[in-house]
Amino acid sequence: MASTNASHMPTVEPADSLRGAGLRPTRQRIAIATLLLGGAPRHISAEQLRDELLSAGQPMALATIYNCLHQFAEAGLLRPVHHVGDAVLYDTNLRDHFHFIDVETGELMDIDPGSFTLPDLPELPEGFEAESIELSVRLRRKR
Amino acid sequence: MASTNASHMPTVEPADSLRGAGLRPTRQRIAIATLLLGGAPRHISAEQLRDELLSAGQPMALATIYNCLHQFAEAGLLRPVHHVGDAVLYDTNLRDHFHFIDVETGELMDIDPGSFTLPDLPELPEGFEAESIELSVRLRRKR
DNA sequence: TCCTAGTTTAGAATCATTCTAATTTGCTTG
DNA sequence: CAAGCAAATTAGAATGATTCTAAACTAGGA
Repeated sequence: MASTNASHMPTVEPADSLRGAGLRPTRQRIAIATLLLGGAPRHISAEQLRDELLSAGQPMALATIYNCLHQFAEAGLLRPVHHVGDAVLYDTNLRDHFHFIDVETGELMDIDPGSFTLPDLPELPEGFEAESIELSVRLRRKR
Repeated sequence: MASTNASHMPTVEPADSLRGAGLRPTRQRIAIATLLLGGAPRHISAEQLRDELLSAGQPMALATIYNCLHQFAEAGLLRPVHHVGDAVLYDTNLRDHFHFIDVETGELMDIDPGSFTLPDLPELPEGFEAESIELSVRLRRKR
């Protein structure tokens, strides 16, 4: 028998995503993977994640949360978004897409990838390779 | 006679740029305008600016520097760039253009605007207007 | 010259993030 | 299953950029 998992949940086991990414499936990483991976696309900060983990009965040191977010990002399970005010947000949507930012609230909204395609990039500086491209349209509420 | 300014410096007086932007030309704002406005394009952080002001014999409280940078940005004399690691950088280049970022050093390089044109943006969310668009290509040194 | 609003200031406070050093845990081996 | 070790986790301190506070100045008009 495979697991205690019943028939209603066809997604990959979090522990398997982790192993597949080369991360040891610890209790903490499994809790984070369960909250973030394979669900609806969302943007989350370390602090928000801590709150959710607490609500989920999995309180965890902030340092651990930062560690895990970095590892998940490094492993390609999450995508860091740097454009926002103070905190880095982590995007569970891994497909190419860009963001609107409400500069007043810091809230992020996905730009529908169908509505916008980036042209070819110019040549990169000698000796560098592109790690990622971030494009954000900073929005202000009309008065 | 206009001023003590000799013939070799046709640029606008910093005090005039400031007045034109609706900012009272204080000693501090003039010192910053003198360093940043009308020179070669560059990217500078608050801390770097403080160092330069110190070297220029115009030491100044960091709070003042932050205040002025915000006011200059608000007035359109500088352009804040948010994509970088920790600190906000201020760009003296006001024309539309985007950046390469060396993720290891945080260094910013302009993307030649001639080599890259952004397509039309998708429709903005209801009730918002675009304040600015930031696009950055995050670069990593090849190994 | 006087007055007042607008500025500047030092230093404290804040906030996100990283670091430290010690403890705990997952996994492998015997 | 017990032992051992590297990898993870932890609490709390440390850092660094930025903002706040409340008091002291200053530009520019009356």
